[in-house]
Amino acid sequence: MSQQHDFFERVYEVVRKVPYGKVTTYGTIARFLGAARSARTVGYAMNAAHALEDVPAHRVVNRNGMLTGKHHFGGINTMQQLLEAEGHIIIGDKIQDFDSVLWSPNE
DNA sequence: CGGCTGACGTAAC
DNA sequence: TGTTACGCCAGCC
Repeated sequence: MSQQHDFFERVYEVVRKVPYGKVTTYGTIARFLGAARSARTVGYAMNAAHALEDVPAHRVVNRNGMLTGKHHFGGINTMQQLLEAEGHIIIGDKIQDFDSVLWSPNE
């Protein structure tokens, strides 16, 4: 595999690996890519990722499990509905039992 | 080349 | 416990 991937593409690759029913955080992805302080940049990359159907951006939330980027899905409830469809419980724009559904790109 | 922005994170109050 | 301020890094104007 070519490692010529851009920072954005690297983020996409990780997000694409997120299994069904699981979620991850921007900081986790950033740290996995070696840019622990670039969590913001990861979120910025996701802004362009939502255009790609291959990237389940709805499975990426902030460190608190909050759906901070839900308004970027076109609909305010789009992200929440997608997560609920995967079996997640969303209350107050926050994923319940977030620690149990959290997935790490390590495996 | 310089400055602004942003789907975050951590620290401080 | 909730809110505010700052830092960090990559992309874009």
